[in-house]
Amino acid sequence: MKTDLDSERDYSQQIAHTIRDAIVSGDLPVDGRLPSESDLATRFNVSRPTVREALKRLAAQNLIRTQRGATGGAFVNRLSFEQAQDHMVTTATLLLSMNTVDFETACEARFALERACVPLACARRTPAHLASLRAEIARHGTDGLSDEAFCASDVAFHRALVDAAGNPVLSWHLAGAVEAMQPLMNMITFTARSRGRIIALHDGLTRALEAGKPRPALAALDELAAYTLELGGEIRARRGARRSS
Amino acid sequence: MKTDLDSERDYSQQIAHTIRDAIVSGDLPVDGRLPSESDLATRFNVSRPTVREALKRLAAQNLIRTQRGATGGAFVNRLSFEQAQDHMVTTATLLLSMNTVDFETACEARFALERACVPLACARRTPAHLASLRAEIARHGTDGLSDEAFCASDVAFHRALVDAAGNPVLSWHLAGAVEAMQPLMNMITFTARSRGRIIALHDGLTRALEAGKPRPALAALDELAAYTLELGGEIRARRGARRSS
DNA sequence: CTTTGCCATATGTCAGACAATTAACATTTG
DNA sequence: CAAATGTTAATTGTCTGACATATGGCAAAG
Repeated sequence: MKTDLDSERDYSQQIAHTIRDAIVSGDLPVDGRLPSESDLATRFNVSRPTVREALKRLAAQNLIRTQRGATGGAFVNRLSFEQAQDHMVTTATLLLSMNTVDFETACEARFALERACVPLACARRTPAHLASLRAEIARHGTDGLSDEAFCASDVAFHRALVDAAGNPVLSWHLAGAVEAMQPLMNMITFTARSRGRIIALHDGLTRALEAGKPRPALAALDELAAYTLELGGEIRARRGARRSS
Repeated sequence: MKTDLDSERDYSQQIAHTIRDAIVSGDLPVDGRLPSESDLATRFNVSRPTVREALKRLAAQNLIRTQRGATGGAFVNRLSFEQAQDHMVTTATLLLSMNTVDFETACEARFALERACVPLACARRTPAHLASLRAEIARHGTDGLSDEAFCASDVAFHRALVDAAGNPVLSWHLAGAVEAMQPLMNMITFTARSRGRIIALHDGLTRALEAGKPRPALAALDELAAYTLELGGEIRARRGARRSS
């Protein structure tokens, strides 16, 4: 591991980068212990606070965990899909909210990705998957649900759909795409009629998955995509009208 | 913004979390300036090093940038797709390498996702997209290329394919999936014959995109997926043999 | 043998200081 | 007057040394 730093630039950043590379390259094994903060400070020829800043940077990326006490220290984390998903969802949400992505673009991406899951889900869905799909349908069919709760349940349905494909890598990648849409969806007001239609489409999709028939499942998903776009178009129209008034 | 901290737990983490929430919720606007480190230290009733650790955590997530000098400080970053992609690629790579994901699973996910791009790419590909696809084909058709260089060019081809769909959200999500495969692909030894076949399939795919015909494009992609799996199967067989010897 | 208390080690936090950078202001000079 | 130059204040980056806190291991007491 390189321990000589380029002056002129942020030490803690360079140190974090060096250690990160060592982790990514497998030089530091999972669950391996890093040298103590004082050791690192000596090696890199900086003070302990500087080392600590570097370690905090790595901790923020879930690359290491720290433990106090006699046998404590900083340990290389086994990055779990779960941890990484949280991070991904935050990032995806921020990207959508800060970059003024059209509803259309985000929606297109999301449904295109979900389409990719359908054939796999048809082949692999287990009774447990079908049960959680049905549970979410029942939940967002409940009377008197707020729009926000309806959205949350909708998102859960879509995540269940993705999970039904039985591929953890796929689930991880799509979690961001699906969850990040929630703030955008929350701007939609769902009438009883539109809720009914969505639920009917979810139901049709679930039946097709149960039957293991990709063709009608894709058709249902496409219809859902078209309808979501339509609803999204309405909110944009309303917003445009409000702005121009 | 809450400024009272739960004792018993890591201050810098709590502070980072508090500020992060303020950013995500839009409470702190993009390009807005955070209070100075001393200010934050006073508000949260902690010392400046502690505040700094919190800020470094946020900086590691690209949520803020810092600037020295009289009008300096910490500013809320407009998260760009580009910055977020780097991060995503690192995370995706680590996930694959640390969680002993089968080559098959990763491969399936990647090609399923790429399939989702094909119809869009057929409709939207520009001459520039086609040119970069062709450029990569030419590059990995070069004689005497190392396996690693061949892989890198292959990855670049696939990224170009994704970009041809003309949806930045999609590109962002798939960058991780595509790039993270590279270390796995690097374990494959490509013979002249297998390279030839891959190039032929890339060529066919590019022609189909140019013609705007999704059907043959998907067929080419599926064939590519099957062939990649086959090559991956070989390396697994070899590895198994070596382990049992 | 078990429990208790001490100790060494490591991270978490603090206080105060100095260095380096930068923009704005004041001053000098042509 | 205008331009170049020096000064100052604010802010981040870094260092030093210290104390607080958590935790495993070890030794002594019961």
